[in-house]
Amino acid sequence: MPGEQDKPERISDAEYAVMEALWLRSPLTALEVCDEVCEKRDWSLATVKTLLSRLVVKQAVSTVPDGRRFLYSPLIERAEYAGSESRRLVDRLFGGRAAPLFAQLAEAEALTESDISEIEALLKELRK
Amino acid sequence: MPGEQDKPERISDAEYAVMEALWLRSPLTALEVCDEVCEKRDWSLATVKTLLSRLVVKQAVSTVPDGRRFLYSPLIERAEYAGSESRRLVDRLFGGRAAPLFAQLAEAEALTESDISEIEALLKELRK
DNA sequence: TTTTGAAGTCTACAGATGTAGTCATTATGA
DNA sequence: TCATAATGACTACATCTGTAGACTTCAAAA
Repeated sequence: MPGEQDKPERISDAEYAVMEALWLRSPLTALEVCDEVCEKRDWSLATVKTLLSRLVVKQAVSTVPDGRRFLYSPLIERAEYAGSESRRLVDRLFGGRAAPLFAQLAEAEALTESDISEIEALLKELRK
Repeated sequence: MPGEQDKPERISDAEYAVMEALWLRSPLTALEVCDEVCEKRDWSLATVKTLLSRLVVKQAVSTVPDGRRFLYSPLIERAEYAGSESRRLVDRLFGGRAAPLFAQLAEAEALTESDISEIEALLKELRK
């Protein structure tokens, strides 16, 4: 049937770390992903394998057989993910409005000087 | 011992809906919270009771006895929560930089005309 | 006083998540 | 050819989450 787009399942925190490795470089083998994240997160290779297979089920990662093993690649782009998560946050916490989010960050002093400059430039750009 | 501040436990999606009701108005009884959210989320009163007690355990909500029942109030403020969640997102997805988040929102056309104006005004304010 | 209804507490249970071990298979180097 | 190492599949298990029913208690209405 047409319109075959199961709404993408959410990617968990741990799974996200694996996605990051794949966004950095891909395709990768499970071992290579582990090289990238196991130390940092104090994970075993088994954990990475589990997360990879869950990501495959969630259709967030694709596999290409390479001999008896797989090469894993991201199926969703980082920007796509970042965008949907950002929007989700803005919807949940700020009624879908970006301005209050900005105000919040400003109040929390989470804005650096360069953030401010960049955002100014960005807005100027949007105004054109 | 001093410094008694267990890092706040995370509030789940469902629990957040309950917090919203309490941020809107408090203190409330469990039934009143249910009046506020049960219809919207299609929950039973039992569900609200469970969520409230979990929030009490997580020290996100306080109770004051009122006869044989409790009046519930939020222990953490909405702004506090929104701030920490926003920061969490920025850290996770954008390396702690806020500018890319707004670039992302712009790209996703999640910035309305009035968002832009408001943010511009805030920027002007920050510049002072 | 007796019935009833509102509360909180306990228990339940499926699914998601974090984390990892075991196992069977198979390519590969000795 | 044979042992070995790498690999995916399967299994495990505790905790968190979403949802809610059962039970106990007690105040209030009848």
